Amino acid sequence: MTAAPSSPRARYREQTRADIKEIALRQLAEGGPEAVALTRIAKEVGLSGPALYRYFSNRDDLLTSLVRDAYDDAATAIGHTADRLPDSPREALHLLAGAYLDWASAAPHRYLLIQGSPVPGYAAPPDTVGRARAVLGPFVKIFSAGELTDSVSPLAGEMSTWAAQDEAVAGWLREYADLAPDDARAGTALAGTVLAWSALHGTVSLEVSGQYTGMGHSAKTQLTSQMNMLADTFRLA
Amino acid sequence: MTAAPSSPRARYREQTRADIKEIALRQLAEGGPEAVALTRIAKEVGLSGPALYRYFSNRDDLLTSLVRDAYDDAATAIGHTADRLPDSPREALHLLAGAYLDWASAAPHRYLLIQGSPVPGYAAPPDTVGRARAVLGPFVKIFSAGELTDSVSPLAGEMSTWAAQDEAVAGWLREYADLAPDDARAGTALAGTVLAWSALHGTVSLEVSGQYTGMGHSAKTQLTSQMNMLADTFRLA
DNA sequence: TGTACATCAGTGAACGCGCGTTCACTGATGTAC
DNA sequence: TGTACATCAGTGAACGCGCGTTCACTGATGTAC
Repeated sequence: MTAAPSSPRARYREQTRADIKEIALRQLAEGGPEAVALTRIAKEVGLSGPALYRYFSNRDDLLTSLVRDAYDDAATAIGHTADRLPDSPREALHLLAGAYLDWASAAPHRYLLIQGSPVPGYAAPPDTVGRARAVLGPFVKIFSAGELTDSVSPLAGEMSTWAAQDEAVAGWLREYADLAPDDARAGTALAGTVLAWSALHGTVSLEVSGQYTGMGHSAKTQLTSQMNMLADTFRLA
Repeated sequence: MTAAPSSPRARYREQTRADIKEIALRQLAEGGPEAVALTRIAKEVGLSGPALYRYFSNRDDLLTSLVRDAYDDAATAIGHTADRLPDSPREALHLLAGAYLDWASAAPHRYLLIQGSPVPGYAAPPDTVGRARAVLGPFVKIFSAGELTDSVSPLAGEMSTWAAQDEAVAGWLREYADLAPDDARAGTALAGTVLAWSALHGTVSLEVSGQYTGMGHSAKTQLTSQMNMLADTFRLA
């Protein structure tokens, strides 16, 4: 990830920071964000409590670091899949959705940290919006090849108005799908993306929260159905 | 809700229990489940801490009470809509989905309590599964009038296997849609229901967690699109 | 209707716990000349 | 290469806080005869 620091001291520092985050992630996995406790991290990593303040200025700072890492990690995972997508947008959609589900299933606690209920008392840093968009970017490209049908046209309408007004979104459209904000396909692309996001989140979060336990179906099958429906609606080839 | 108790003492007791729950709900709304604290509740209700143990045997018991109430309340709200549905299954689906969204938006914290990330350290009582099914029951009926199409047939297949094996589900199908578990429509009905549930949860939870803040669309429009897609896929009239 | 007793609501003191965070400090590592 | 100084990692003691929960108790309300 980060470029290897030059001096030994800096390298050691990086290592300790990583150790701390690793234990914090384990606590996150075991008891949710509230269970991330500096006191216990210190004990596990073999330091005394106050020593952690050399590495993170406080608890929120540590949480923020975990949030950023999770977004970046998700974006990287999706990005890897996005780099080698087949020509068929329909197949591409299924592959992307699968990558999303796989990432979330492999690290449920990290998924819930960035996409679950907001952590009380914790305010996510403003740059998370940009990071979230990096995860969804590849979907924009796919749906820009879609066709607008009646079922989703009101949503697409709202979306294209948004694109015309919000510069950050315009940049996003340009970066991932080479679309101008006033392009007719912009609304379609955004509508498809937000629908895909919502479908993914619905399935993944119910699965990851254990709500599907005891039910006779796999999240994978369900996700396939949902992506089929989207591909049908947007007439993806 | 509960039948008015006879004796004055019992009535007073019911009232105090209700007061406690009301304050607990406010704390839930303000800081999530972790913020529900007996000590502070006692202070607000004008009692000393230990007095609460006359009303709830411990903190988990209070939380469980809130969970049950939330399910029942949701089921009642959905039930009211379900009682006067139009003949068209397509319109009925939109109305039900709207009722679901409305309930969740009106009480986001209660929605997250029963459908959000699991509360660490808290185990939901076993009867919540049944209560959750009461909320989704009306959807089963709607989709039992649906047609099975390619996009969702693998999911419906898994679902009908499940119905054949799980007696509780068989009972559920019978109660809400008058279907035998080996009826060909059982898989269709269940597949539609779980897809609707997932779509609802995706939209509602992203909305309720504030993830749509700053985006140029309404959850309502998005939900309409999703229900349109479902109605199309299941060929609802 | 009055009395004796049982039940129940509520209190104050106290418990142990883990938490985030500050502070003054020591000793090791790096840097400049 | 050696010395003087600055920087940095880490420590132990201590802080105040809010929490859930137990305990022995008091006083009010209900019940049986």
